[in-house]
Amino acid sequence: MIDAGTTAVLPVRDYDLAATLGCGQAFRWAQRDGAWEGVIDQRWVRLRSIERGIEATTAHAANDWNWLTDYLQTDLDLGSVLLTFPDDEPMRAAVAHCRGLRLLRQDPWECLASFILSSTKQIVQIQQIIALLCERFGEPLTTPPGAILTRAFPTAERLARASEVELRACKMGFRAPSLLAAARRIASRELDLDSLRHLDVNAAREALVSLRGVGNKIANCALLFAYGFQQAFPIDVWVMKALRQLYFPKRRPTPQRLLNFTSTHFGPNAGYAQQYLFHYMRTRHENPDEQR
DNA sequence: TGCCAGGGCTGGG
DNA sequence: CCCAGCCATGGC
Repeated sequence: MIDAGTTAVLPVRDYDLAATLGCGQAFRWAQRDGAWEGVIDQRWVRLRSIERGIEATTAHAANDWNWLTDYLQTDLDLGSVLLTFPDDEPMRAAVAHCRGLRLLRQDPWECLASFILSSTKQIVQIQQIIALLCERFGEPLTTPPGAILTRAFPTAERLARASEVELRACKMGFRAPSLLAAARRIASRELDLDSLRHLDVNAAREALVSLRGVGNKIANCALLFAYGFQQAFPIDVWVMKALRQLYFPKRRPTPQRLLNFTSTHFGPNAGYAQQYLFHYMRTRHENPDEQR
């Protein structure tokens, strides 16, 4: 017996699905025929923006949709978050450029593993590496015919049993030992990612940074995109470019001064503001006619 | 072709 | 504390 699948509408406004799913916080969303296909934990799902909100279709019969509203954060009052952003020219431009961009609430292991693979890689390449990883180590899912994504993100337990050679074959290069070591520490229960939810942001960061190949940037990505610590402020080359060009066009602040600035200037939702700057810097010169 | 990409680690000033 | 070099790989 095959489940018929289910469609529901999540009522929401101020939600830019394309910006949210395509801004480089998650790496497994595929756009096709005006909809977004993805996998959330063990569930295949297709999303489409409609007038009233977001139309969601799953492959299973679904009773509740909490797993999806939690992931998409549709219940968040975005307006009240935007009000906490600094009232300066760069921030106004970034918000105007990508209004409706949301932060997701991802699975900690998938998010952490994904960003371990992200270092000095372009987003397209990160997507390719993760696609290979899922294809080779992910559990098959219930999907409709013709689905692009058919497997779950690999568990830490499964990757812990892989070899470094097998991982390198997924094109991840020098990141392979880091991913393998993280998978082993988490599979062995030496590090419990779920327990970090109950810590404050600094204690949670300290735990993440104890992993080989995880520094402040990658830890902040996991804290922001999986745990919902909205003050966590990842600084990659794009955000650094935003800070230098938009906030410090003349001086060249030391890393320590920069850290001090970002932790005070952007307020309690600094990480949220950071994602607006990131997406703004990456897309502000695109010709609107070339976006599908 | 050469430069760069959602970095982190190590070893030197 | 700060910085350069190194680590794979592929897009542009």
